[in-house]
Amino acid sequence: MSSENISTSDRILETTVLLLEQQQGRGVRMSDIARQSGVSRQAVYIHFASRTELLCAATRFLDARLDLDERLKPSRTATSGILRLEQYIVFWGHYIPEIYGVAKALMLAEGADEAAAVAWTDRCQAMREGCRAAILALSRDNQLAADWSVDTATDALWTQLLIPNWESLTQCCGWSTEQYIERMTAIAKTSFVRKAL
Amino acid sequence: MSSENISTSDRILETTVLLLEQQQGRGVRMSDIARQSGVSRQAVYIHFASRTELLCAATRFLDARLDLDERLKPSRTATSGILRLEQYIVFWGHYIPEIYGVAKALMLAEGADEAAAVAWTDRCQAMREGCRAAILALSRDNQLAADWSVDTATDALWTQLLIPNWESLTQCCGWSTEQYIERMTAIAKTSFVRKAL
DNA sequence: GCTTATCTTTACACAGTGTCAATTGACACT
DNA sequence: AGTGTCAATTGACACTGTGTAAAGATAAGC
Repeated sequence: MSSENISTSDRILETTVLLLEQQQGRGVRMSDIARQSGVSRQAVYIHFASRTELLCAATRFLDARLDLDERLKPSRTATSGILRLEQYIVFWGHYIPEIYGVAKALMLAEGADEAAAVAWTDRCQAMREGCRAAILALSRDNQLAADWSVDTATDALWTQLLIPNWESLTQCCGWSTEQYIERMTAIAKTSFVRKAL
Repeated sequence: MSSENISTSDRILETTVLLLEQQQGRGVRMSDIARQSGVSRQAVYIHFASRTELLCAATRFLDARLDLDERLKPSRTATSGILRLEQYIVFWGHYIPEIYGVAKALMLAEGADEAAAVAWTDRCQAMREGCRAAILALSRDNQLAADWSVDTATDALWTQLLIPNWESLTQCCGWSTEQYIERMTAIAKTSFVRKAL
């Protein structure tokens, strides 16, 4: 794992992400990943102790490749609470489609593997921080609607933005990314932003 | 399957529901169900062709036992759109905890089995009808908020009421059933009911 | 007594994950 | 050249859980 052409473990991660994207996170086996990476199935286990660990590594790998931090800047540097909320939903709405395959695989693994469930929960908690920051900014501007506390509003916004909802709206209901962003923003703003008098 | 004490298949369904409730839909095997029902594992396959079919049958069984139709009456007979919406969320908020175990098992099976995915989708579509009826009633009262069509509002309300959201809010965020109902109603009303002038 | 239905026992096939041991090829250090 | 080691290969195998198949026991119905 040094300055080679490209390390085997990275190559495995590349293929993992690729296959997961292609198949929407469903039915990708260790042997598929190995074959597609041009290594033996056992070689995969040399680099990643289990399927779950590979999935987690793929998640981190993808976050890094998509430059998560960079993408969060518009929201983090927003000058008002409302803007911060809007920017966060814009970010997230564009981010989900890119991570969906990997995320879905992790969600599905939740059923079989306890460790996967924990990993997925962790991942979601990270997203929750973004929600909390947005609600907090709203609160600081004295713009948080009267019937919500910072905690409960964070709970609600966070849940609203969870992947199954995006899945339902875009896959089942046929909403486009833009429609998702626009309407989720509308719901969030009518619910959590204080009404003008 | 006649007028015995209690038919074996019903006994199997009873245990299935029981175990699924106890273990929140996780890690319940065919052999567990068989043992707990006092029959051999193979006997289960005599009555239900596959795990997925058993899960589906358990869902129908539970709906019948909980008297789904009776519970829906308050919403169906509501005199206004707003009331219908409120009553539907009250019904649903109390219903989910009772079906959660079985529902979760079906959701988890979605990963492994295509047939389970279809069955679960069907089940959710049934719930969608309730949402659509509420939104339609709102629309007839000329109370649907201006920025939503019947279709998009149905999409949004339906998604909002899907089980993963309930799971997130009650299991992760610690909301009580009453809080869930109250806050979901609040979000739905501020989003979908026309604002008074 | 014969048939039929229900359930039992035992055994096995299959998929997919994960483990283990022996081996090979390449590179590095001395 | 000799040694060590790292990366990967091959082949075999254990385990879990689902689903299948066959042969026999038990009881009820006619």
